[in-house]
Amino acid sequence: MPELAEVFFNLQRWQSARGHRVIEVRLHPNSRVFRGCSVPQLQAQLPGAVMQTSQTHGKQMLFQFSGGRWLGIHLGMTGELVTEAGTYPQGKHDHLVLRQQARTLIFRDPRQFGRVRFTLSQEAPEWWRSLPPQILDLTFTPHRLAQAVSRRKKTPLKSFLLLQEYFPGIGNWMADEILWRARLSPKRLTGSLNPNQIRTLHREIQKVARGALRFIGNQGKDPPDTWLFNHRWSDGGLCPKTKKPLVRETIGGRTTCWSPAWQREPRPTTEI
DNA sequence: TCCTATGTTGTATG
DNA sequence: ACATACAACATAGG
Repeated sequence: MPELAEVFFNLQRWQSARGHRVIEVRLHPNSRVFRGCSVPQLQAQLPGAVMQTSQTHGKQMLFQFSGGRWLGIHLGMTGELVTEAGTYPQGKHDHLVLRQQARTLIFRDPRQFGRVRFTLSQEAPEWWRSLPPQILDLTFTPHRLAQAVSRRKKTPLKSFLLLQEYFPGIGNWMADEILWRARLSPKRLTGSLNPNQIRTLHREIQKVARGALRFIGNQGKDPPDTWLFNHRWSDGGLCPKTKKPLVRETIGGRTTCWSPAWQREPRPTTEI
């Protein structure tokens, strides 16, 4: 479920907790989601802490609590945040449960690819401060994209867009949506892009991110049928542009949906 | 039973 | 040192 906009949507699900105190922590201490995290410290420090702010950065979430307590959450592949009124019994996949006076906050993740971090410090934790610029940040420019391209010339566009060090928040469906709109084959190597195509790619990255945040992030509903989004999930879908069958195949180790008649291969270089 | 899944990371290889 | 490819992680659902 969670890419840029879904992560933002999940963050909102804990919105009502802000300004309120945690009175009890329940967790599955041996869950994989706590890898690299001190469970005893988390258990000792969160009770009594008031949630003050919450924010997302790409697929990362950070919750600031009183007293310099920071809770980081990554949803992985199947993670979600849930709020239930009053008390709520801890379920099998509810790895972290924070009870407040009027509500219970739940981090649920069946596959445990998600991750919880806890930091005690005045400043935001180092891992958060060193995240790359967001793709909707003013500093994410076509020039920066061109720099990334020059470092990853032999990477297929599909794999390239999934690199979080350059495109925090882009995931499998966003990458397919961006390439479909930019009319670029996911199999192309980044080194085959001309300057104009790099500008197009930059523009579509930002348009998909903005649109996803508007529809999914804020309204919690799917994008319109003019997007690839609603046609990509199973075999038999038709390209909204060409009305021809979409192709689903593994590219760069991930299932990729694309429209071969619409998304161009590089123009063959002239034989010598 | 077998295959798939909106993600990241460690490891091997070039 | 850097770029690239891929198995592994744990679980549910078709």
